[in-house]
Amino acid sequence: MVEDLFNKITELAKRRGFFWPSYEIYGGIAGFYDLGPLGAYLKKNIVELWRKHFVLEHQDYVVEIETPIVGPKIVYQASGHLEKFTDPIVECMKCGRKFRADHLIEEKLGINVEGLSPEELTKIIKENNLTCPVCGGPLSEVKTFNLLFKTQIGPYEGNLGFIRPELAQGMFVAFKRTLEVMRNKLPLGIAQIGKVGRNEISPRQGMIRLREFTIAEMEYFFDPEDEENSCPDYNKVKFDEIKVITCNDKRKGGSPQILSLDEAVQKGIIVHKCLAYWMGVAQRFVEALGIPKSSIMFEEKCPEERAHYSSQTFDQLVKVSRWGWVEVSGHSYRGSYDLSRHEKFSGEELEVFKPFKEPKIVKRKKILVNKAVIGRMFKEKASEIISKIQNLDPDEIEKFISLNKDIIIDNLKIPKEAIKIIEVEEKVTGKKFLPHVVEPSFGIERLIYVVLEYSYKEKDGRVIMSIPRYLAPIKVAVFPLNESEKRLVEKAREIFDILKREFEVMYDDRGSIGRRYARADEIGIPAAVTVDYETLEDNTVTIRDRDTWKQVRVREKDLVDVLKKFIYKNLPLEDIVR
RNA sequence: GCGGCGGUCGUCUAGCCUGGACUAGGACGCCGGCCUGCCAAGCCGGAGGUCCCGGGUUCAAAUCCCGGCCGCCGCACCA
Repeated sequence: MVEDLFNKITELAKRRGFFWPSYEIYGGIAGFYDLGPLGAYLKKNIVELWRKHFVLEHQDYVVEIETPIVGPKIVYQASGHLEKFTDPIVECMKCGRKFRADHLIEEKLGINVEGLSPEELTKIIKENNLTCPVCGGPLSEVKTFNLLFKTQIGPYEGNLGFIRPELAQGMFVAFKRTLEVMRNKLPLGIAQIGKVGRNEISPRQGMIRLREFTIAEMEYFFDPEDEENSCPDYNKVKFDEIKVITCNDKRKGGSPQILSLDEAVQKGIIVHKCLAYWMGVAQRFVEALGIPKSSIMFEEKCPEERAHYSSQTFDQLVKVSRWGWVEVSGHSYRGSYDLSRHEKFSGEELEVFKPFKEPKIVKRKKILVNKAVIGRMFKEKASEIISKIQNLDPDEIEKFISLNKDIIIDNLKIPKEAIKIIEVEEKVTGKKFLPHVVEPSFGIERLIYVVLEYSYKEKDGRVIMSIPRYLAPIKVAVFPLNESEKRLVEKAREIFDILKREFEVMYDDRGSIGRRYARADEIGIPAAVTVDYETLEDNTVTIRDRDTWKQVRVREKDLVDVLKKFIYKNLPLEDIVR
């Protein structure tokens, strides 16, 4: 650590109001941070930029929804979080190390203890006198630890609720209706921005690892068999280059490679082009936050590192001064896992019907049951038996018949003449299937931190936050050149009032003009408008560029227009006034 | 959760080892006044501190001891 940027950012953030630890007056609670006035604006701007890249640019097939933070138990049973997110843990009473109880038993005794309760695991450990594998000390009772925050819905204690650990389940649960509202068209991206909670064991690293944080995420639903239309804008990003390290490379100690997204898809490094597409969009978004491409990389997670729902995951990493590469987004191929689970747990059919361009004629074998024969033979049991026969596999039955074997149902012999296999032609107008899902998911607080870190500059012992202009929490500062000159102050306040309606603006007339520029630079205000004596004569003001310190003089009536071009179009001041 | 280091005005810190003269000092910031014709200028005045919290030792604790909380680092953990 040459210069500790993390400390500098943390100190600045507290002092000027970007962020600080929550519940400070009570000593703070690890893993929770407040956003201050500047942080709240910065977050809003980052979220808005995300929305622009992921939602607005894809408005024809991406929508945004909002779902609750608290969900009932069954949702997290379906999602697998309750089961997979809970670990049975034993602690060594001597050295304090913690172990997975099930792993420990399986390793030492070679028996499978999957699905046993903590009490049963404790019993096994006691009976076999298992001790700490590191120091040999005695082991505690088995406890479970689950990263889900638990709560209670309503006054009934049994009615458990959980705080969502990701946004995804909200979109999956609301998928059916959202699709209906969007007139049943695929592909469909359902985006959401919101808070999630994860009860981390020991959160640290400031804004990087929190117990409660904001995610901007999209579940992108598509037809895995429709290669052509699954990803309509793929061509726009396919030549974008990414730096990527695969799981294999990691295992072999290899290094990242640079290649285009399309090459990565062709070579099978990225399993699906839809996954690749949103990785491309994600990288462009991070670049727009002011992160140079050289500080961005994708890392494939190895199977043991992946979440239970994912068949391939890439993390997008950004290099930060203190911890090296830090994950800012996750890109998972979730397949149809989640929808199939919710189908099972809710009993709702979540399949999508997709009509073929032309109906297909399909030949199909069908079981024909002679109901008269069955009815006469089995009387009141007949209808049950008929439905059971019809649920059998026609090919199987055909085999039985050709082999002259008996068909037995519920211990009853079905006469062969009652069953006939015929081939029918059916008109199929479309297919039903569970869409597949790719998921880009961003942690917004981490983005706030990396934006600040990459904006941090020092010049002549002063701090300048070169936050990209369109992201800056406050866009314009307005100063009278001299606070003791009433006419200047009045004029400056007048201009402040006009600019207020268009931008986030700060008015400041305390101290010398240089000090005010410095204060503005430190919180990343890109433009400073100064009212001077010339203003009083000809209604012109100067605009100073935070980064170059150059000034241009513009007419007051052009001010809003010039500032808009400077801030939102990112043009140099000299070019705008020319 | 274990181990290491740390926690003092808004911020950064001095003091802690060696307990008492500490009414806890400084710098920057902040507020008020003067000054100020473009990059943290100067002068004057002011506000601001549960010395992280609790307990103990002592005549006496910011200072020593114990416990807790919080922060960072390492281990473990982190779908």
